[in-house]
Amino acid sequence: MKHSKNRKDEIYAVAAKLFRKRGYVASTMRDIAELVGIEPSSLYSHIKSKEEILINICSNCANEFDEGMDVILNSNKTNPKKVEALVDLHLDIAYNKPSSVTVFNDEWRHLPEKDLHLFLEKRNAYEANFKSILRDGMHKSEFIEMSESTAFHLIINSVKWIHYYSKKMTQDQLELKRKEIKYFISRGLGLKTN
Amino acid sequence: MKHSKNRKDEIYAVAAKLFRKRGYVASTMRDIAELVGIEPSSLYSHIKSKEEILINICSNCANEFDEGMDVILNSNKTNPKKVEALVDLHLDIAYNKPSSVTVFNDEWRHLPEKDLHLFLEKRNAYEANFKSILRDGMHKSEFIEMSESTAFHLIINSVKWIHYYSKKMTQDQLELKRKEIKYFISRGLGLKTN
DNA sequence: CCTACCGATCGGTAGG
DNA sequence: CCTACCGATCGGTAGG
Repeated sequence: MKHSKNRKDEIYAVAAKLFRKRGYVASTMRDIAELVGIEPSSLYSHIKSKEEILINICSNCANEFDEGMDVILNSNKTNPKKVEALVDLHLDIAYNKPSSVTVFNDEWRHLPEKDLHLFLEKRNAYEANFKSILRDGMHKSEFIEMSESTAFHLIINSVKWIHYYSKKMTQDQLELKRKEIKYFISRGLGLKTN
Repeated sequence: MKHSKNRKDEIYAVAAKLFRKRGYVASTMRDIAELVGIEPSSLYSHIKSKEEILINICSNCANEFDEGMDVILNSNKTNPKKVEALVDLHLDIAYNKPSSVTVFNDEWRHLPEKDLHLFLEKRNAYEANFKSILRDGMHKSEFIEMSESTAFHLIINSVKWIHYYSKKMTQDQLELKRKEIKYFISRGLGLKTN
């Protein structure tokens, strides 16, 4: 059991790396097996299917974002501070789990229909929460007035490239990027402070 | 011959749309054939291979960016105006050819080795040109001082989501987004004007 | 542009 | 965890 659990984790980790590098569809069970060091059919002693791997990577990642969002929503931070915390959330996950995040960002469309549906629902809810912070901040003149949707995409995409580079980045280099990204977003949103 | 040319264009257009929707690897020649309305094997009267389609989409798109970059580099605009022109370039291509741009952005890694090598070289050259404008602008204090690399990624990713939505967007809606994106970037780069 | 077809490779199963 | 194997599907070719 313990051994099997380790194997399972290993399979997931190897698969996430491979999916990140080649994409989900182009990654084969034979590739994964070879990287793990077992025969392809042996994978099925630990996992149910290739799709199951994708489903788990995506839903684990979604949960991490959701939990972060919950903490931030329930905090008594100002809206600018909430946005800053969201940037931190994205950067930390991207730095600590670059493979999972890349799969989450780029491979979700290959989820089977039911999971895809759930995924998109969760993603829409996350986006709605993010926008509610932006909207509230604009109403209170904490941010410059602009389209919530545009602001959302601008902020999220200011952060959405780190995971491609985080494997080549030290913690110190990340912190430098973090500051620059935050300043850029703060100025972009029209904050005088910081 | 004329008929054949139209068919070829049609195949490329259909393939680009499908690659955008499903990804290159998950799109089959049978899918493309069905959308065109011919038998799968008939595709090969007009094209050489599936890879050839990807190669052409990517290189056409790369050329469009390169030509835009050349015009901007050889203009006598100020650096902020050059950045603004680059933003326009990206937005216009994203709006007018959303399928090609998506394939160019997300599917290039499936290029065969030689073409992949060429692609990455071109992409690096483009990035170097982009950064040279940023560097020059920082030296002249037209922009706030920051890492060229970070600035590059922040600007490019402020624009790199439009192509996912441009099919649902009218020209007027694009122009609104364009303004907001430009303001955001201008403020992010520390420009007082605009 | 079609009919007919092929070798390669895929995800996955049976049985131990 | 392995050996042996399978049906489905892939990109592509031969020949007309």
